[in-house]
Amino acid sequence: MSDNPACRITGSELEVMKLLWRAEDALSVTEIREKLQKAKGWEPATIKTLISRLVSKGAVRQEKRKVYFYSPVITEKEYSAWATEDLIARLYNGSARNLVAALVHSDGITQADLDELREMFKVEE
Amino acid sequence: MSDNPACRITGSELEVMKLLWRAEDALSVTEIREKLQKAKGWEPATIKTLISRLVSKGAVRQEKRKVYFYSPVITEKEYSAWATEDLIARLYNGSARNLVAALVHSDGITQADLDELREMFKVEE
DNA sequence: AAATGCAGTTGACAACTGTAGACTGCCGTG
DNA sequence: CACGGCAGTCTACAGTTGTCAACTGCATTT
Repeated sequence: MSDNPACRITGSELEVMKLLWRAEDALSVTEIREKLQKAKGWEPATIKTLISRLVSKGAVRQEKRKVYFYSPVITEKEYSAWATEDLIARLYNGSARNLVAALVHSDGITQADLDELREMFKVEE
Repeated sequence: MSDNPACRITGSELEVMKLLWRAEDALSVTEIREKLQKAKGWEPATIKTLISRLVSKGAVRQEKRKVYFYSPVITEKEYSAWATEDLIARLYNGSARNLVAALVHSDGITQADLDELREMFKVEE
């Protein structure tokens, strides 16, 4: 999976993916452009480049209607799982437990979060 | 912190950082080279480049003895925390809780891990 | 049918990354 | 003291990433 080019989604490309992931149906360039042009201040050309690169990487499928419509090939869950595993491998010695331990001792997590996590662990037996 | 160039450590550079983080004292190029040449199959020139770039980024300090000795400016903890926050911001909607929830439902985590985590949460009250 | 607009494609370009060679000067050894 | 080795610095070069412009052809409008 790590050698899958679809996993090498970059920062800017990720913004496009998020849009596609959250869309009900496949989107046209126009629809993608409308969202991102405002939100990110990107020129249409930039957005078209990102879409092309995602198609090349196999992260996005294009489907011919009148005009191409784009939809994600990999799911957000898959990508997130891969990126998380990658982080764990690189920085937490391959142990998800180490990551969670670090989180619990960091200030990136609130008391309310901790409470919810505790609940989660009770349920998840 | 995210705008700190010291946080933009790349994959290859990270290997050097790990060595420095695990070292008791500052290391010379020779010492770094000895470890990484075998482990990674890198040429001395490559290793020297990585060290230079890390110094430029302010991630590593060089200290003149007979020869320069190198030691990390940022700790592994700091870097890991930053990289983790970054992941959470990008993929988990800024919520550490979402990340942990994903981990718990993934197969990147074993039952034994879960048990340990549960223990951790009991203690961490 | 001519004009307008925009998707799709190609090219571009600077910054960053992975990887490495070349040169220069110092330091230790013979 | 001459020499060999290697740290430190500079240069290089291909691939990736962030950004975007230009062109081309279809489709919708007038």
